[in-house]
Amino acid sequence: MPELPEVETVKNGLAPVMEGYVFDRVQLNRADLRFPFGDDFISRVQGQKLERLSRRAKFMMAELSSGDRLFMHLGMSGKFTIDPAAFEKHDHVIFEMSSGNRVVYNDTRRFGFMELIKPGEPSRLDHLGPEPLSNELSAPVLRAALKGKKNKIKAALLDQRIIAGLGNIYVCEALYRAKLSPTRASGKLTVADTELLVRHIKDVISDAIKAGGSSLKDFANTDGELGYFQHSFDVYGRENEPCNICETSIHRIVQTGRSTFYCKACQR
DNA sequence: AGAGCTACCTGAAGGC
DNA sequence: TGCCTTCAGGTAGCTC
Repeated sequence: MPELPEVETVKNGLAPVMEGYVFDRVQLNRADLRFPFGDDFISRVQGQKLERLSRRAKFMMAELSSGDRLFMHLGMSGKFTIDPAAFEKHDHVIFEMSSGNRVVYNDTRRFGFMELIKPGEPSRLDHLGPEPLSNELSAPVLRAALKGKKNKIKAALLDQRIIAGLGNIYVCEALYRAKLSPTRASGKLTVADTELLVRHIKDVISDAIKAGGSSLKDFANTDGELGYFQHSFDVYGRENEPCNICETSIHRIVQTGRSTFYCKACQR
């Protein structure tokens, strides 16, 4: 279920027990998540030092001392726990770090994956669009990326090549804040629309990261579980509840197979 | 080429 | 109680 803010929070929670430490032992409880781990996964990770842990879009990236990069994606249901008290169903990967901590990856639906990439090798990150919080995302950049597109703005914002890291929740929330209907043609946004949208995308993402950090308190709850925290959403999951601005009932429609929540009165 | 559909997988919730 | 359907915050790969 994680989008960019959740992945950022997980990365910040894992860094203190992983960054600068060696993978003393790697345990795989099955041969694959979404993709097979590969026969050499354990031998390429075990004994390596994790030099740096970072995030790009919804991916976490661990740079190993060998030069390999370990990409980790949480899919829909992936979560990490540090030093869990007991073994849980769907605990698929266990990293024993030289920090003395056990880092456990649990993923019910197994849409997540881990993948090792050699230096210079192509990866799934190669075609990602700009990070929402970076200066690379600006109104002119978004406008250029949307130029000539025939789809709806909701679908365009979920396209990781346009902006990297937005998911269903934060696209709904950003469109609400920008007062733009999710059914608008993406290629026809005005300059003013695009400026508003970019500003609210950045705001909603940075608000969520702040909320994650503060509500998780040192980025881990009492069970050491990372990746879930409570948000208050204006529209997401609020079908038939009143709009916080005008009290009109929040509407739910399905676009490209996913739920979209919006206020028909406020969003035009 | 681009847009949209389906697949992948498990579990929770709701209707009957 | 159980059975069935629908839904879930992800991306990849197929079809048209």
